Amino acid sequence: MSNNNIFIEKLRISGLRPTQQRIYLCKLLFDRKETFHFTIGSLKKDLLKKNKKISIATIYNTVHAFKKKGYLKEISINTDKSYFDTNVTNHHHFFDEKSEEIIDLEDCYVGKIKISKAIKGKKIKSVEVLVKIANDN
Amino acid sequence: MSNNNIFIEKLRISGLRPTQQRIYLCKLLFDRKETFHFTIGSLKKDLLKKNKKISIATIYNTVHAFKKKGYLKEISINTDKSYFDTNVTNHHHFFDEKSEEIIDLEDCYVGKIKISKAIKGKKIKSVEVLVKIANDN
DNA sequence: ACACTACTTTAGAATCATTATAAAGTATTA
DNA sequence: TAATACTTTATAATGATTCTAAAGTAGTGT
Repeated sequence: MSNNNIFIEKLRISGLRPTQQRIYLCKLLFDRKETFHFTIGSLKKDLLKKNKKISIATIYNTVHAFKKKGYLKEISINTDKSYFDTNVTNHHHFFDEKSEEIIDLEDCYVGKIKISKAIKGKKIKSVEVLVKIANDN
Repeated sequence: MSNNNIFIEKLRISGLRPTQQRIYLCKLLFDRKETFHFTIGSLKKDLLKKNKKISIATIYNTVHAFKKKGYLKEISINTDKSYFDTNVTNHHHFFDEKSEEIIDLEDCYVGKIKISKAIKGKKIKSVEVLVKIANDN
């Protein structure tokens, strides 16, 4: 309960009304020791497991709202569905295409990347590294 | 016509029967000075423009077959549709999310990347860099 | 050339993630 | 408490991709 106030405040500050659904999703996503990766589908399952009914449209709306506010990141992987990350710090990912497994690759484990090509009229927003991995055998 | 034989041979060597549809797609995709990026949708449009009818299922099948044989690469970007690249050399990409514009970023313009973290039981298959860009204003 | 077999193509249906719609519900403000 | 603007919701719609199973075609051996 006490945690709720933190999320309510955070939502309000972000210009998002602290609805019951958003507060619940905040707790589910951010009230954890470790960050994690999820899809809309896996979120839906988590909610089901907790007997919590939030409409699919609201789940999409909320996740996109949180992303826009910078509380979530979408991972740049081309799979059939979108993956989101509650770790919003600068970091990269390992990805096993076969199992669709995603593992964080902290920035400190990747040497500094220098892009020595510019696109005129464009500025660089981010540099993301995706390391594809496979079973070692 | 003379070009066809090259593609026919290439297809045969790859274990793909040189059907009329595959030969046509080979010409469309590979008989060019410059490599390029495409989606299934853009391919379909190109075919339409040339009054060439190939069923959507065949387009998908063929593109996936070519990808499996290593003649095409799929680009790791999470958009609503899949992007393919006829440039199968090691390289990276610039990506403008707003316009969905993709620009090649040759390997030589990216400093050597050193990944100093390993995942047990897994080996690295590739290291891809995605540089997100936006209009400079 | 002919026929047999295996591989391909095809139209159309099915699937799946995601987005749109528009009506009912809820938070905020005065 | 009423008015307003924002949210949620069920459901329909969309769009990319995959599946299906029937018809067509290439390769092989005769």
